[in-house]
Amino acid sequence: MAEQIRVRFAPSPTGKVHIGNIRAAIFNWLFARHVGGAFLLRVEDTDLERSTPEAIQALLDCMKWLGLDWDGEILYQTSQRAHHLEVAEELLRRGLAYRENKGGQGECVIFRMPKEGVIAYDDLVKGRMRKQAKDTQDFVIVRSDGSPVFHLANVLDDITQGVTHIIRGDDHVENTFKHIQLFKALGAPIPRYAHLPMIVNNQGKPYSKRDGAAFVGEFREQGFLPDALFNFLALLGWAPGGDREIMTRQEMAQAFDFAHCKASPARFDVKKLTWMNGEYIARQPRAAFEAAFDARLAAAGLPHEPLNGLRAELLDQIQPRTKTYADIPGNCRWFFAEDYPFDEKAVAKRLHADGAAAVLDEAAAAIEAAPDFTVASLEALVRALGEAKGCGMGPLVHPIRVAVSGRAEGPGLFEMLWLLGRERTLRRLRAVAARLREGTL
RNA sequence: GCCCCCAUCGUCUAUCGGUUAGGACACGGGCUUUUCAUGCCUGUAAGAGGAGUUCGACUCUCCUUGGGGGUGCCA
Repeated sequence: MAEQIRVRFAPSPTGKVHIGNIRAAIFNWLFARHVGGAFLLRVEDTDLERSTPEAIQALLDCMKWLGLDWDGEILYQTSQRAHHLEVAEELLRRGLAYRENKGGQGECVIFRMPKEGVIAYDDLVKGRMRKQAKDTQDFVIVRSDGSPVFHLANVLDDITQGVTHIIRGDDHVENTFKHIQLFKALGAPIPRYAHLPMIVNNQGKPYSKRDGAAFVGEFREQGFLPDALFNFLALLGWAPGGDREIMTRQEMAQAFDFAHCKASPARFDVKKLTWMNGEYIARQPRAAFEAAFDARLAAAGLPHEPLNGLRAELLDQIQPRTKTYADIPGNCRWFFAEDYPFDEKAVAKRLHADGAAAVLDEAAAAIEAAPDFTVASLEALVRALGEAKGCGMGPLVHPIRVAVSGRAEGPGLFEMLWLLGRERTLRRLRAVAARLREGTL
């Protein structure tokens, strides 16, 4: 029976999860699910200052939000401390490490690297990697304050967890040569490595908070769907081949392989993410969108209940036009509140045109006199008005839209008026006409 | 400084010696259309530079340039 493949995601909880970091988690997850192996979680909580219960919870929430379900129990690195130190002692006894007092900071434990020969391994994404032993240096494994250093803890925990494949960021490439020596010294099998290219910004520099949203929580707040973020991140450095882009996790897991992973850095393009998010929102089940819709409106303080009995109809109009949830309050304010803002450009183009106030009055009069108030009747009404004026619908539609919503885009005009209802429509048309005459808009 | 890695449209990428170098985002045009969004059609746009290997290189090798990563008590 073939040995089970085991991978792990080993973040240090800091309160926020960087997209570069979670991308590594995603690749680990995809690979594990692809091969039917185990995806383990290890919390490297050795920084007591930052690894608070809240920070750990934030990490777990993030994993859950993205659907990164892990197998087995979480291993907390601090729980292994005694073991780490025991092994350091063993290395000392065997002469593979030595004590040294550097700069009077006290004695630390340093691991010996070979002085000649070459250390090499085959990286699953970067290919054959090699380093001359003379270009390596001994390194600290236990600090002078007695705490184990990352290199030691990381390698030992990987042995403890039986990790067979280490998938992580490119910034760990140099560490790999050190870690391999540690595995050898401990007589443990050397895992396979896959180093993922870094995610960079528009300038090709490492992507950071200065480049906009850099943490998973921020994307969540901005109204990105976990599936969209997952899909987008998976495609940064990996392509399934063919022209497939929008895929389910299952499809991605099925198609995943390291042969199609790129070795060069990938830029983070928010526009493409936004497009993809819009695709996901458009395909979202109504109930899920509705829940997000309500939450966003509530957070914006908009009185979204009751919806004039036309909730489903409004959602029909809004969902396909939503790129991120954050757009919702702004896109819908006209429906819920009378203090909807007027877009300057739209006002200048459509309402400051000659005869705009007259058009609004005529429309209001016609709507008030009409026996019906439906999408079809409104369209017929405006069409008839346009024909009577000999100008077609265009010159009528635009001013009316801007008058009742303050915006140049949104639902179809007749749907918009219908959703608003006759009373609100008339009130707004006349109020705007009056402001135009007063010159206060 | 030294070590390692990387290099196709503006961006994400396909291509695994022979293609009119394909797709997606973004951008431009058109159709549908009352706006926006969608949908459909469509346009602009790429192998950093130089040697070499080969009948033939985006693809293999080397150099240059550019970029990224690392460099004994961060992870």
